[in-house]
Amino acid sequence: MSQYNAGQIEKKWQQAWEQADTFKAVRSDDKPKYYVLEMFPYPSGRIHMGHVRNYTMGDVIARYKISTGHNVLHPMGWDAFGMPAENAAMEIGGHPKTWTYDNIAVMRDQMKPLGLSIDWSREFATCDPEYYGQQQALFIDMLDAGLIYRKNAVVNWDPVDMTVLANEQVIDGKGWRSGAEVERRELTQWFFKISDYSEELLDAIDTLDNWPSKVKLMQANWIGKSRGLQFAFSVIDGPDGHDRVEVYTTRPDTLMGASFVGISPDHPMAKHLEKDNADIAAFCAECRKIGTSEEALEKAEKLGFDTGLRVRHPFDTAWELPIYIANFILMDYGTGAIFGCPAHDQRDLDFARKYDLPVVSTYAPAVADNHVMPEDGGAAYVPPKLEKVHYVKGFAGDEMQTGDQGIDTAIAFCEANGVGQGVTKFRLRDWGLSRQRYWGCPIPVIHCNNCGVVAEKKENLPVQLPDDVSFDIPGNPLDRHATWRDTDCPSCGKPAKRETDTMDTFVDSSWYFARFTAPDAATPTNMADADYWMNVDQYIGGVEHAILHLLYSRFFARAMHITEHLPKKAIEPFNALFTQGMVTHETYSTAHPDSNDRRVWHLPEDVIRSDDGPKLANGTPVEIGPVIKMSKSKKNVVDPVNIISTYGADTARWFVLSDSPPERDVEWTASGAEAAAKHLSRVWRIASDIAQNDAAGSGDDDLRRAMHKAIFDVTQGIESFGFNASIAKLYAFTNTLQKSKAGSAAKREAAKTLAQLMSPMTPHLSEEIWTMLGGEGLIANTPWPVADEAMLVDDKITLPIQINGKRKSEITVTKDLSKDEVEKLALQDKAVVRALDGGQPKKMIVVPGRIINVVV
RNA sequence: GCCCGCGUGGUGGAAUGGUAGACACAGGGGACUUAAAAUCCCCAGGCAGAAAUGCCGUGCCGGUUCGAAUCCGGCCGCGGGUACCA
Repeated sequence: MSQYNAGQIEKKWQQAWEQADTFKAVRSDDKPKYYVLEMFPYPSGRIHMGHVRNYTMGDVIARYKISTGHNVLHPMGWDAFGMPAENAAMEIGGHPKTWTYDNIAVMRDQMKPLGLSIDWSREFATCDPEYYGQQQALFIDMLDAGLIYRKNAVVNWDPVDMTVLANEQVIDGKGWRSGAEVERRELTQWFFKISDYSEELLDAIDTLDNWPSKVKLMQANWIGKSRGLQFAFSVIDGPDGHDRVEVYTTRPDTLMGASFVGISPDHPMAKHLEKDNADIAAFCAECRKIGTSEEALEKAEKLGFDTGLRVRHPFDTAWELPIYIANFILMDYGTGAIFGCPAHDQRDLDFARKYDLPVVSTYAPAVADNHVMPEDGGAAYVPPKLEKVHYVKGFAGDEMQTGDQGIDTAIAFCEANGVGQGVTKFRLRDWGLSRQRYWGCPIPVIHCNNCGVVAEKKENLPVQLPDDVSFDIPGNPLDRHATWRDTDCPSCGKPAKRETDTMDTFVDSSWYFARFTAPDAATPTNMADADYWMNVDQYIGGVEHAILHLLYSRFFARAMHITEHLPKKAIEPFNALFTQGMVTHETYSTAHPDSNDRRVWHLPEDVIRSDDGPKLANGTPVEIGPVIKMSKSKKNVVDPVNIISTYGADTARWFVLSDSPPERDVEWTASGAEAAAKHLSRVWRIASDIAQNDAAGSGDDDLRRAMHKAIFDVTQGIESFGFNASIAKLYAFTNTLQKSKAGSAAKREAAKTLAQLMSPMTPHLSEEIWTMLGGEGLIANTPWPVADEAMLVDDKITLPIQINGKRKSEITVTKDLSKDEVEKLALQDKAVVRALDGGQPKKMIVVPGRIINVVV
């Protein structure tokens, strides 16, 4: 007898699908459409298990939806611009374009053997001029619509490499390559006005019914709507033009506990002061070395510098507060200035203790307990805003109020007394899209001495990246590419210069889903196609994109609607979102030759396990680090190609879907793939036996019941993204089928159903079995089996009996036995009789069909 | 720091207010075999016990409930995001 040969059958069926155009997405009115999309990959060089997991999940949905009668759109593309291509060019030479397209070719070749139901005719890369040219057209339309503007913003500047660094390239305040201390530098940059849509993006979260609530919560917190008071302190003898400091606070109820005013080192007043004061200049320079990331700013030691200036408290002109320049205050949020109330904010309290500033509580716990007040050395008192507290220095006398009420009272009081006004602010900042890099979509504008900033004419799009660039000198090669940079003004025709900044790669990924609906259109989208295929019915990707990518896409869809590139219904482009867990792996590192703090990372395949610990081939001992998301930079990646070539794609697919629930992280371990392969061979063997035998048997009806139960359970698993649960049920049904003594006809029917139920996960094996058992046509086009409800119900059920909430026994009763009868039977159970010991139960809980609990 | 998750046997996990450990992996025992591989069958949370059975048990502490892995409060640990990694 022959054997299961994955390599042979997988190639055969992939060809069959291709010949039949099985996965080509077609518009037609006779079927409902279904658009399933997985977040497209960055072409890093090789596919990894995270890709296999992500795309297999999408494939299960896509294949299932085809078999339930949908026109399915399931495309694939490449998020192809970005820093790694430039880094590779600098490190190993070559050109980012070559590196990227080579990587794409390799990864496509690695992906195709997975047998994914992708319509490859729609494939594109974001670095294709056909794609980014349309993105430039979108930019021009959005600029015209007033959705884009320019302003100054800070970047990380490496003074040695003379280049702008990404946040991840700043390590402990130093440039990753040069090791130089990073400075903050201001540049004029392009911005999307996403903050104009703060309220709408926040409110619309409520309409995203099929998004995970954790993602919705993260987005809501990120947008960060807050209500507060904005007012000005008057500065005593303030320098020219700085006689007031505008502050914003979300806790105006603590105003009577204010102790200092803090301003950002980037605040105009700080900049004014540092001009004439070397100490202030030195302090601000020190602050600017922290870099631009919120994380670095917040984690840095909180430092302040007393400017010597004082402000008057708005409600007590004799009360003076010092102005500190403080390194933890962000110029981008609120007004870049705050007042600190140490009693009710731990950060302010730490600051006050460090600089010996007063601590005054404005409220205390409602019920006097053992709470140590902050003025007596306790921690800052920060109760939830909905908890009632006792205001001792509030704005409504000696009262018990919640924090929220206290804030309302404070705002009303301040407004009535002419001290500022209540305002609503959002944390969300405008989206800066300028990048001082080569490998991105050129921003299609021209700087003209006559006309100012002018958009390129659409007929001149795409503004193509020049190929003749080199990366031997740090910085953006576009800046020094004279023949590319120098051009004529589209408006007046005089000599002018191109913008040399390129776009943030988040722009590329903010509309690719729309482009897939008409990838060859001469305009960014084609309305008829967008109208038919949008929205994405199921979007699948990593939770690491919960905020930025998804929020930017939501904004971009609105902007594309305003500029008439998407229909109204598509302003929320993703009807359902599923965030898969990440594939994680241990990390392996050895000490860096130059520095004890830095590590050199190693691939799992380069680490040899031995009795005296893990080492490299040359014997260097390896330190095992934490289990984290597989990433190229930490090298903790596993190559799925080996698994596919050894066991076949179906095994790899089956393995990544089994065991771990899809939303949870899965730690990759080498064991398990073999087990999956064994199971698939077993299924093949069982089917092959059934195909060759023809005999009567017994228990046909039991097998049919098990089959219908399996149809029901597996379908439910797929519908609810419980692929691991579906697979567990498939194991169980396979065991039942193998042990069944039923006749050939019933077994054949069961095995064909098994093949169908497995087909979204193991499509090649399923086609093979389907054909082996005489199934007609491709299983990929065969309608999904439907469970017969009548076969699902058992007439007898087993009820557990608890005594005081602990399971002690069980009884089997007919399904519709009355509650009284169940109670009677339960009281005769010997465990219950023993527990009662002749007495009466205190209480009896009978939940029909569920459980019996006897309280004794 | 802040925001969001997660934590269950040796391992991956099941159970989302109602029988904790389904289904697998690794392990142990057995059948088949000259032998091995493959395959098939059985065992398997911990402690005690010959067994029946009893007690303990879902990161830790406390609460709500007839009943909590599940809900609430407080900790601890790990992971993701933190606006120029994608």
